[in-house]
Amino acid sequence: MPSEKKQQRDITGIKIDYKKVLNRQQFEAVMFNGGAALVIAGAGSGKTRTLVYRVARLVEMGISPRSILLLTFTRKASQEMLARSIKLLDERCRRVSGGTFHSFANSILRRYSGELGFANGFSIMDRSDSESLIGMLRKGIRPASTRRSFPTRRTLANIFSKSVNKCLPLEEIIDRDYPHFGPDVEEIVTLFHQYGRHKRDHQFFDYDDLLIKLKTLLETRPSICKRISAGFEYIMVDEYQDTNQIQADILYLLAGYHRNIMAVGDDSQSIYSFRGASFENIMNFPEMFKDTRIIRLEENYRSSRPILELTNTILESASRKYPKRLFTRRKGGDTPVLVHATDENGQSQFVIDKIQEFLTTGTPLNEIAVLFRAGFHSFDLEIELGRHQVPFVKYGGFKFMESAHIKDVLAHLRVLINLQDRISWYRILNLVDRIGQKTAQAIYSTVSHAGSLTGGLSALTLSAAQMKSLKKFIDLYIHAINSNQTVAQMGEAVLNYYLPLLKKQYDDHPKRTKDLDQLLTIMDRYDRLGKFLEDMALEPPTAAVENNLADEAENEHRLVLSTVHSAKGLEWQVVLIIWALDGRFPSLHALDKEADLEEELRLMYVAATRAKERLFFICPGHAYDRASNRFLNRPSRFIDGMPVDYLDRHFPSMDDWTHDF
DNA sequence: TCACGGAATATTTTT
DNA sequence: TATTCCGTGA
Repeated sequence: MPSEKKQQRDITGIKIDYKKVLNRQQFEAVMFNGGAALVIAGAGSGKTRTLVYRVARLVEMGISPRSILLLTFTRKASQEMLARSIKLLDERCRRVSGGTFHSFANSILRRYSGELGFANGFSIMDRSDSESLIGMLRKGIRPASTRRSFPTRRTLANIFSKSVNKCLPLEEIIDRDYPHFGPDVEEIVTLFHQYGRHKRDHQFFDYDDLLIKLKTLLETRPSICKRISAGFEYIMVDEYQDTNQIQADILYLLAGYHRNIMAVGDDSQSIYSFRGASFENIMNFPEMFKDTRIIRLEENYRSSRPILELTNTILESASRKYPKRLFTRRKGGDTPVLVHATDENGQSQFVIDKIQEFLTTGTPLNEIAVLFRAGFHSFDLEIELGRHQVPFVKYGGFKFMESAHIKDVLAHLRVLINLQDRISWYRILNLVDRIGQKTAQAIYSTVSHAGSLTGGLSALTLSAAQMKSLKKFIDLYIHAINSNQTVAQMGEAVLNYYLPLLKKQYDDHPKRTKDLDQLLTIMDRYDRLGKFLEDMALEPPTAAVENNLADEAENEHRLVLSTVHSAKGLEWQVVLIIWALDGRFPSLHALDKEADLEEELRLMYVAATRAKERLFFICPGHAYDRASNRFLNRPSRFIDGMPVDYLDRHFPSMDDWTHDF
């Protein structure tokens, strides 16, 4: 190996003793020098740690931090990794280029926007913006005539996004995943075109556009591609199993110049295929880059031996994967348990009893997590937790950014940046008394035509009552646009206007007001409104609605409730997986298709591998599913029939009669 | 055309 | 739980 010598030379004067703190495979990955490498990192195998050390190592070798690119799937992940490498080495690591694919795409596209023909820049639409726009267009296509169910805007957004991310025509997506909408193909295609046209006309990019445009830029402009590619000497990608085809293409182009690329991931934890992520990516990586070195991290540092044995067994039934079997040096530990509860409420009771038991034996609340397949599976439990005064945070499900009051406030700010922002205008105007759909439409079209609010309004004949209702908003708008205010001041002005409306509309306004105060403190950190809105779309705060953001620090003493998706990468001493019922987990929607079922299996694997010491599956005895008119009464097929050596069974309601559980 | 209330509905969703 | 949908009356 020609690089051996180079390594030797570079290592002199180095302050971290990598060999001592890393295991052999981790060490190999960290020291890997040049070329393509694929690191298959099993659950709990120290993947993040390996990346952190590799960043430090490259910087220590004298590679310019800026030319190291670390792509992750969340901003939090990249911030965390960089923070850790700063701590490990020094401040130089702060300048490492890092971020999500989307934020990376955004910054490149802004840099080259002139050459790309959108000189005025662009606004980013988040998921709910896309859905609103699609919803608007949908009304135009099918005006209330519901002779047959037409896909909802949410479904449409899914279809569109899948088609884009998988680089497949709409027809094929519908045919394969939504055959019941077959008769609607024509309308769906028309809608897709309208959606695309509207985005173009109004200079909006949705998430998928960011990737598409970046890929197009790199593909069609070789000189730009070369310049960008030359700027990144080393590229690392985390969670590679959840990238999609476009992202793989982008990587290929980005790595074109130096060809130093390391992808890290675990095919067994690929759980985002419904979004177009293709776990084939990780299987194909060695074909994309010739002479890929494959490094496997198989020593598990997280889970007790019985938990690891169970999760290994769960995974055995997966059909296509890189062969691996995680091992641990740990000894002892408790066998995971499948608990048969009477019904949903029995399940909640069991969880609460268990939590209280753990609390009395000294396990802190924040070391316990309850995981579930879908956001609403925890509703009953949430009520019971409230009743028993157990504090909790919930991740997954409705997001802070998706709640109506946050979107309302942002809409008021967004029209200041982009007067053509139709979705935001409708939203704002609908809040005004005496103005509904029709009037909002009229106002929007004249305003966007005239290019100014006042100009547009003067061209309209509105009733005196309507004008009176609008007055306050017009004042706000003029005030905001004409004066030199800071971002936070604009936010305050909007709140002054909006809070009375909020109080009128929602009974729970105190909670919502608190959210909005949080939003203000976030705004305070920005000096450009455009940048603030951009970040809110690209890197929104993560916790679910009911938690307010500043509480992050207080979360230490809270139980975690989370969807399995949002629990990825995290770990707890005690994990309780509720609704381990066939038809809930795996979801009924996944039962017909092999590939979907396999993803459910991986999802169960991800859930179970979060546990360090104790693992419980809880299965309510029966549940009726209205949508399919089916009774569910068997434990999840992924664990049902598991030998008792691996999985204990308990029937708490019966145990109550006999002995203490 | 707008406002309101009650009913129905919900997979998962790092961007 | 939160939002959206739909029908009704003003």
